[in-house]
Amino acid sequence: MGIKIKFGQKVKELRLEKGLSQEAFAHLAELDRTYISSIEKGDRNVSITVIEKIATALDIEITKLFEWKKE
Amino acid sequence: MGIKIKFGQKVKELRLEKGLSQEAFAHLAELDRTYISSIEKGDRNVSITVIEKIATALDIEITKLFEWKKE
DNA sequence: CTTTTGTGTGGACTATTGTCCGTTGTATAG
DNA sequence: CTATACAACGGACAATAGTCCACACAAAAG
Repeated sequence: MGIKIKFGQKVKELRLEKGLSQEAFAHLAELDRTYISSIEKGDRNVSITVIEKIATALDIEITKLFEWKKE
Repeated sequence: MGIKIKFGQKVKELRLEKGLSQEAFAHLAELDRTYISSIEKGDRNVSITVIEKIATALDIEITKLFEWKKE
């Protein structure tokens, strides 16, 4: 499975664990709500600064966003 | 320190551990030689697909690229 | 029924990524 | 001296990241 999809799923999973809506999360991360939506769907090639914003908003280490089972 | 600089330093560190030149590494990662140079200098906002290429070329987990001391 | 909350989607737009060309500088080696 | 290997750097460029708008749809709530 592609990395963009795996990353999107991870973001969604962690966002839901925090009980946040896409909108509330987008506000925390200082990103657009529709952008969050497309990231979670897996059709965004997110950059390192956005990754950092997401990790900060979720109050987690960046590495957590890349911990998933091998292919 | 900014995340782009920390990421660049990490890439350089891991590349040198493998004994690779920027050029040899660029070829392995299927990226441009000059692009690798600017990544290592820390003035590039690398995307997730490039991060994956780098990790694959270095034969490491993506998480390794984000393991550094907290600010 | 209407309103609200959460999410998906499309279009238009600017800023930036990532590619590819060539040149410069430095160090080592013959 | 010349040659070779490595890395910094610049310019030009197409592709795409990321922003912002509006609208569609479903579920739940009054």
